[in-house]
Amino acid sequence: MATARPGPNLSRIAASLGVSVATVSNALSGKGRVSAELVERIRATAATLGYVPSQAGRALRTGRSGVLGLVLPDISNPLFPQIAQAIEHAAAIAGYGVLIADSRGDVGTQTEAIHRLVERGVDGMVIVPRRGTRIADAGCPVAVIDTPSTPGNTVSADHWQGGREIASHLRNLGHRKILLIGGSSASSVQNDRIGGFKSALDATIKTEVLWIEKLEEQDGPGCLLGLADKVQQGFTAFAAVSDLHALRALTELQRAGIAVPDSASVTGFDDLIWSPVVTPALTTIRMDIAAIAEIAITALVSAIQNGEPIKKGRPREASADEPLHVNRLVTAEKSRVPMQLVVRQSSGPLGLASTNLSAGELLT
Amino acid sequence: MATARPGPNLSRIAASLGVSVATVSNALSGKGRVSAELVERIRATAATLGYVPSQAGRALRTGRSGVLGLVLPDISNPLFPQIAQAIEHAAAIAGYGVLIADSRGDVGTQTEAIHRLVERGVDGMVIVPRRGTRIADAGCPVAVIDTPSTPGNTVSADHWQGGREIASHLRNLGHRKILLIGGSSASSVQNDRIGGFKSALDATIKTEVLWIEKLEEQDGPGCLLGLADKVQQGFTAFAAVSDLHALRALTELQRAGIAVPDSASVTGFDDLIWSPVVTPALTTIRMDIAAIAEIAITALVSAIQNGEPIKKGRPREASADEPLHVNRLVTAEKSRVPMQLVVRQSSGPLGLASTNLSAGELLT
DNA sequence: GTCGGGTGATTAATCGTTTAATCAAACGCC
DNA sequence: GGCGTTTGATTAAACGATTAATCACCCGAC
Repeated sequence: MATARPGPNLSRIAASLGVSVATVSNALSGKGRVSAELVERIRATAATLGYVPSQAGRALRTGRSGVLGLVLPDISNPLFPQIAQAIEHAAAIAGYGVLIADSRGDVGTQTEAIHRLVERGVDGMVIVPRRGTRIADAGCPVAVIDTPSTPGNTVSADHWQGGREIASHLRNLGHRKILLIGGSSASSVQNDRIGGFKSALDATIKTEVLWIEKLEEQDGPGCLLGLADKVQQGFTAFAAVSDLHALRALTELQRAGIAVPDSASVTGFDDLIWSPVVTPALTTIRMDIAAIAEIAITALVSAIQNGEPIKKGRPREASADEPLHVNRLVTAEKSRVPMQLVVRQSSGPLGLASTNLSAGELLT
Repeated sequence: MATARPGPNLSRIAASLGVSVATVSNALSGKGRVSAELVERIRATAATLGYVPSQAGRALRTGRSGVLGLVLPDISNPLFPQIAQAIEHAAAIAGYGVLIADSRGDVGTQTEAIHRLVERGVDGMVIVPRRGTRIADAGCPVAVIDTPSTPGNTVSADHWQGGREIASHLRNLGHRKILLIGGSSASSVQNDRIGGFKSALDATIKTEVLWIEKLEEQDGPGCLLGLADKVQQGFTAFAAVSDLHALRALTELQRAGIAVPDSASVTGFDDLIWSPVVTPALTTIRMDIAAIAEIAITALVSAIQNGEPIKKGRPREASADEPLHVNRLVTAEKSRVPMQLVVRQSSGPLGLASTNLSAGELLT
């Protein structure tokens, strides 16, 4: 239902005060010219009647629904809650509602989801794209949150810098042989993180990348990563591009009897919910999702308000010179938000144990 | 914007075919009387013109927005992605969109969030309540997902039965002294799980409940749970009411050098994303969220379609005999969906190691 | 030949809001 | 006092879809 049922509407207020609906509308929106005294009276009766403006009526007239769409690549991504929460909050402050759409990991479904949102009349949408997908024409302003290196990206965390931060951290702790653990080599976010990581290190430090997805193709999902072997080979630090992988590494190492951080350091990315409570608590990198969401929403809203020609009704022929489906990729002034290192217990200096490892390395 | 911009609307189609808008509307909705041949022609031109019905126009006329609200207690809950995904999917199939609202853990915010949804004109809403909150009058059909023991619950997993399942599992493995690990004693879900757990055991099995929230009030967030001591006291199994707590227990035990599952078993609840990939993989209980979502949405949609008197415009006086804010708590035929035990590696038979533990117990 | 019934389409009203255009009255100014 | 301007409010026309009521027409029946 559009509002409360026989819902107090503008005309009810108008009738009860003996004025016209237009005056009531003007008074409540503060737009036209209404005497201060009348504005006050209208406000009061609106309040006592429990007036709630009908979004449907407003949307129909203004051509704006006041709703934004949020398209997510894979809702089961553990980072999603934070993103959704931040977007919802930022949107609510800006006076917008948030309609969710799940791509379910599939690119086709993503296009379909976008279409559903358009059908529902969203004013704009925030898309967290699936692995370098091209965004289908949406016909409305679109803010993309991915990585700064993605063309069309509106705003995102500076994954590259995040990678540098964690690399410096491990370098300063004395680690010289580091295993990077990634999920899928197709993820631009993960590649950015790894790229940044490597860029912060000089030739004296050896790195290797382990792609879990590739490994699981052989050994099946949930297989061991073989980290104990890696320790034998002299790796003293394991830097995962996600806390999920870090957790996997941490438990695997612990199970193998390798003490963390005494014998090996483990770091993650994203500061997911479990990171502070596992033992040892995970050293990780946090993105300022609230800031990202706010920037994205602000850019989106401003694009909606400025850009849109308000859709003047042109009932006759659509003039052929204007494109039917404009896809406005919104840009923001600040497109990369720095990530913040969170040092906890899972990373530590290359200590006494490292001698063992050197020995192990010799054995190999 | 409501649809694509100068958006093809009913009148455009009507004009291009030389018929009336009403006929077009009838043809597309299949309601009035239109000749089969004309229906076909209208369908065709609607397709070629790329017609997308304006939800705003429809909502205004019918009083139905085609949107459901999803109210969550705390969006950062790791279970949220699954719920949101399932609800969104079920709603999409039923032809509804999903508007999210986050309570941010606060009860006041929850009422406020509900109000925002009502303002946006949702046809109904799904609420996952915060710790036994009373649902504020929403003025529209409401489906509640909590626990079967909560009054007003529409549908949910059978947490009690889930507790029984995991208890039997541990009993059959030979465990006789089990520590239950909960987060907050105020959570009805957790209490149901614990209640069910205990109900499946006889007096020969000793249990104790550890509430993390209470512990953290003393020792600060992220503190150790003191599980090594518990092992010393003879506990051989740790059953957490959430995988998050199970993970915390698992890593703490591993860090303390206690092998899982050889020296102690650990089980969780909910089958969260990391459960299959940690080492050892977590034994847990999974709820059939897809089924729950479908039942909730079905019940909600049927309440919307049957119950609502369609809001006949009554522009004059609201008849005093009908309540202004009816809060329809929707009920479903099947209100409790069974949970399913997922046995992995973190739980095992009480083996050789238990003798150590008996010894440890003697020491205490 | 006219009347009744069915068919296929149109007319027109309506949902609630916004907003350009209009209008009446009051006011200032020469 | 007449004229232009400002102020404060009203009128009326949209927005796009739905739907009850109406209408024209054809066909068979009495």
